Amino acid sequence: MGRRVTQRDIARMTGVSQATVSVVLNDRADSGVRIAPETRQRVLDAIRATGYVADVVGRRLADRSNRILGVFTYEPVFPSTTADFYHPFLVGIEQRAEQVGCDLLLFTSGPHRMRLADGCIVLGRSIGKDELARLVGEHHPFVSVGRRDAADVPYVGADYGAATAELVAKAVARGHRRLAYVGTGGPAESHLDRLRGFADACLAAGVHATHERRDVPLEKLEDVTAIFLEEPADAAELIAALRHHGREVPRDVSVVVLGEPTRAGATPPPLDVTRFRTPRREMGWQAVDHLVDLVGGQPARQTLLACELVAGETLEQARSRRDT
Amino acid sequence: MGRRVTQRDIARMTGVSQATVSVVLNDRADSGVRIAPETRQRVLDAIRATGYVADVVGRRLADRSNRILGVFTYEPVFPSTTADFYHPFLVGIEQRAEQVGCDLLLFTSGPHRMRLADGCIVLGRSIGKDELARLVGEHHPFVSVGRRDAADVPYVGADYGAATAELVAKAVARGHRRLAYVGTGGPAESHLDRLRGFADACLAAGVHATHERRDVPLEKLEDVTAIFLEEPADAAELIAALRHHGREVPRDVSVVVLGEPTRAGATPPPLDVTRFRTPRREMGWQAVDHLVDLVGGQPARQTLLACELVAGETLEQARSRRDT
DNA sequence: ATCTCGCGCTAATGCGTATTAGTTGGGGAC
DNA sequence: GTCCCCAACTAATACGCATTAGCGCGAGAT
Repeated sequence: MGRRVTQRDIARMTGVSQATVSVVLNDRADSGVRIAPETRQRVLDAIRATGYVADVVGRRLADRSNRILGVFTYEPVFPSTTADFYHPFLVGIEQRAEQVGCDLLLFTSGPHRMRLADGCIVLGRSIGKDELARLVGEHHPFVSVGRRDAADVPYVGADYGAATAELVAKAVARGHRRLAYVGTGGPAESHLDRLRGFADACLAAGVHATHERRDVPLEKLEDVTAIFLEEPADAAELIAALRHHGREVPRDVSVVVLGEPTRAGATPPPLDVTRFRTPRREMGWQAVDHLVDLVGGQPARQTLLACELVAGETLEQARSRRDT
Repeated sequence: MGRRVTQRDIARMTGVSQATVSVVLNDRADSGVRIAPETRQRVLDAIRATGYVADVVGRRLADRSNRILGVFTYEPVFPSTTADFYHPFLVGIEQRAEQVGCDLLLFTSGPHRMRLADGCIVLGRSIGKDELARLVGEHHPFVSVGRRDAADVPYVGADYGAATAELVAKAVARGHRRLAYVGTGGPAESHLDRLRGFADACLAAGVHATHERRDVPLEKLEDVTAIFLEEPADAAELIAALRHHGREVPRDVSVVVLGEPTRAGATPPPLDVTRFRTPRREMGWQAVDHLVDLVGGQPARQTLLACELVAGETLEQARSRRDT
């Protein structure tokens, strides 16, 4: 099985120098090097005939772009739930990459080889500070999908804070005065943003707000008329538990889900739940755009995209629990 | 904000040569080069101090492989049904690629740049003969996921023929004597294999077999007691249509599905359908193994993996239609 | 005193590409 | 005939690393 074809091979075949092949390939009219049309054609023919494609590695070493964008995640992509979670991002990334003429390099095990690509997109709900620092330290262009707390990290995120605040406002407008946030509230930025959006909006509206872990005993939520659930996958379970506890959703208590359940979650919620939708495809899209700009020397940006609200049927007029 | 640290930098800092740094780094006891313990220590200290990490690009250039495997599909990966179809293959490919230390290059638009990778994996239900010929003509290692009719194409496929034949045998054992295959029967190899497995098994068993398009009027199937459905996504619709036509499944007619419905199909079948399961993950796995062998100079192979039968509840004892 | 040997290291080379300075040959101007 | 210029290339170099032939040197052998 022969070696792969190199520019030298093409050069020998056509009786020119390797440099000429390189020039023809990159078609640099401005470089001050001129090639006779017929020579150029001979070279192009040979390239066609051999199926030659510039070697990625050589090209990168000589420090040119190879139109490859890297992608890696800080969490496994497969196991069950996350697969469906990541997929829309990847779809967006792939679509946009095709449009800008780039191929995607999926790093199967972390970022050590990130320099093989012109730039990288990193995914992951939560990335440690030290890890982010290492990425920045690489001095290689990258864009995070999802907001990161560290300064100077370019990202395209979803505005979970604003979306959560809007839902709080809707709840307040429907008469709710005692609200609870159920979930970790951290350490991932996406959870921090939700909790902060919740807390700020409640404060601004002057309503009572509490924060509980997801395993909170339902007794502690008896005063609450609207529950804001951080983890969409828990929706079905929460609603069932509430019912089992004698509280019907949305009759006795409203439930707002801060995100969208992925289909992989074995049990889809029985109701069309009030929630919002993370614009995952769009985020992937914009991340690619951003990265391409970055590779092209433009300055880093930090972008938040709005989440679309889904009215659903689990946020209703508040009733005092005495009414039941 | 300086350049990256290189071996030359380390070398200058410690007063040795770049080659020495390389040797210390790779710690090759067998290379015939010996380094005094204290020198080695000085170098290691400098490496520690600077946080040096070998540049992947330089490293790959020196050993002439880039540990990149390409992947491309001949059909779009996203739109609806196919997404869920391809995903398990990709999962298998990615898992195995990580284990063998390769990254994956996702070609966003066809194979023209396939030489960027050490070798490629190609996916697609159906690939034209000419296209296959071009791939072979590239003289660049590749493995197809799915059997291909063209000679000399290395592949890892699923043994649809055997699986279909087994199901025919089960039907015959349950007294079915008039069987129909509903579907295109081509031109994709996977469909050809199913149809051939069906036809051969029916012939061997001496039972009556017909082949109908998927839009066949149900009247034409009135004599048939067992329907073999090529396209799993159509299962729900077929069962509903049969019922609407006065024939209950499996009471009046058995339905065997030649594959597994993907979740994306809006309407999952109402019954646990008798079918088989394509070992998609496993196929991805083995395709990577095969490709790595190929890149390593080993000969091409053609492999078929068995499909797992799922008993289900839609293949029942045959009743003459007069019984109803 | 010379030879040998092995240790510890370096110089040199190659990998495939992009870039730039420089070279060659031929034709036109004077 | 000489000078100059320009089109059309090529030679050389750099990129970061791995590999290998070989060099210098001191110690032990003869």
